[in-house]
Amino acid sequence: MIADVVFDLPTPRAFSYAIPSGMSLQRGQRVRAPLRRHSRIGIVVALRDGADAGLEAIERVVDSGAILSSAALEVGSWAAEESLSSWGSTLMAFLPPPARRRVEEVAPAAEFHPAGASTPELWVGSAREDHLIERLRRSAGSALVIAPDRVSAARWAQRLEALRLDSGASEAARRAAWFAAARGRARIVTGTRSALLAPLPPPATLVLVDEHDSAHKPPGAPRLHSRELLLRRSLLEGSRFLMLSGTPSVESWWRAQEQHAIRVHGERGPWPLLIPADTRGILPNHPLTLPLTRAIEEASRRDRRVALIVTRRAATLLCTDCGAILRCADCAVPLEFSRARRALSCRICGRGEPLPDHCPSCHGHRLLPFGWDAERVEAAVRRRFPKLTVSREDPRAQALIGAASILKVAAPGTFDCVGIVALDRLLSVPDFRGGERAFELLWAAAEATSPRGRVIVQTLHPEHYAIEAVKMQDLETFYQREVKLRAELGYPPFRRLCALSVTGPSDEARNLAEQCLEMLRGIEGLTVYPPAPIGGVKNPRWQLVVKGPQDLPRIISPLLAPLLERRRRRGGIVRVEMDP
DNA sequence: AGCACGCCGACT
DNA sequence: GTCGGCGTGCTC
Repeated sequence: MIADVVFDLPTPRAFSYAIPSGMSLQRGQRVRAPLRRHSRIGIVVALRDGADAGLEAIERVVDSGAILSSAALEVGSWAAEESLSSWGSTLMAFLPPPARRRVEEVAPAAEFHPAGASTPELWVGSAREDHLIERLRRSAGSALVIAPDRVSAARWAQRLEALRLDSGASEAARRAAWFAAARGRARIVTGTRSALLAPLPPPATLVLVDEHDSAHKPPGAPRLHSRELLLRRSLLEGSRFLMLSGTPSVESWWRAQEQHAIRVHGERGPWPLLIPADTRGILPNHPLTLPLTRAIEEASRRDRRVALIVTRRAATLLCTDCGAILRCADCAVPLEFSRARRALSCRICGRGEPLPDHCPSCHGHRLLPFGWDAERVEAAVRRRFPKLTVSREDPRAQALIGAASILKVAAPGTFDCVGIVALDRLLSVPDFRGGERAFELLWAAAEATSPRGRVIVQTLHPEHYAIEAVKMQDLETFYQREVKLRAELGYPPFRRLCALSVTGPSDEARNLAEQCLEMLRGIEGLTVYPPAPIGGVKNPRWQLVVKGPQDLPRIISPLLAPLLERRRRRGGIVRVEMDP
């Protein structure tokens, strides 16, 4: 007998080994095997008859049985193709850490009943989470709940009395949860991305909570959205797939709508007043428009809490003589200005500079801070409301100032007033998800606001459809507009995007990027945008964006294979990111 | 990914 | 002559 094994290597190949007599192996089992005279952990992907003359032998097993089912192996293979990565690396990224000494006792991973596959459902509405808990409590089947981050996974584990598979739990606990799930001894397990292939006895329910959360597709391998992977898994193993979100991604909404699979849980409840406030002529001088100032006054008079959401990371310095923004000499991005630290620093290369006393381009002396970051908003609010307790850290402060993440940890209805200091930062970013992100932020703001309170949105586009839809508490309106726009402009879900980036010494990297362009140009169905330099001096890259049909990875993979394989050729390495 | 092999420039 | 840089190719 011969065992084919894949490793965490950037090669598409599997390696064949002889199986020592007396050792019995399963597909999906972890083993140690010699590779280049070193012992490495790999996964058995095939067992076959054949002469094993001249082959090295498997050293030992890591777990006593299969840790991945055939469906999970197949999902891994698909995910590898989809993200132009290797089978082995993809699988290894989704496994619990191996036990250091003893062989872990494992019951064989359950196999599947593809007949049970049903249409994936998208659950929206304020009662979606309660409904999920109720559903899982009543059902007898197994369930896997995937949350965007560890904090959220821990919360779900508690709510569902489930075992945790994420890295917030100890390694031993993660392994125990994995194997308990495989044996059917833990009916419900929760985790983050690393738990996506956890074995479950059928009939299983796969759940993705906060479907819209960008943490479901973090940077780095495996470059694939958890949603896509779970969908594939549910089809292959015949399990039910549920996605939950208050504000789903446009892609998921569209797909679910096409399949009549949107479920609204909960009535439209009382909703705070949403008031757009036009910032024209105000924002350069002050972060608070009149409506927002009034709302803060009103809330503080009633001793209620206020949150101010800032969308800008940092302010910069502006020369009021020539209108130029001070930029990093190497990276060309605006320098970040901090009054507290009395310094400028570059976000890309980290280089710090003392405050200059004149403009480098026109030598003017009138340099002013520009852009409302949390530091400047805090100072302005203190100045305007000296009696208010104002803070960027303390959640109990009367006025809490920070990024959108402060809404995520707040219970519904926490604030009497939420102010969005400058929504347009999201809308004007050259990113087709701008509308979606603005909608998501405003909806979260409304949910964190007491139904008797108000959300003040400061913007130059008070009539924007995202604002209108949140005001009316109407998901449908927003998604209809957004889907239409995406279709017209050829963005997801109607076409797929791919970003290629080439790192290396700039001339040669540029050449390589041009080669990629040549390789893809003129291919039926592809739109290729020419390479552009990004990343400044610290991390310089040439990036090109490709638009294409749904099978884009399978179109470009063979074309780019030579460039991707000879990765260390002088001139840099090519990296591919699907669905950036 | 790591690691060995091999082909060219600088050197005791 | 050799030492060692890195570009190239292979790993059962």
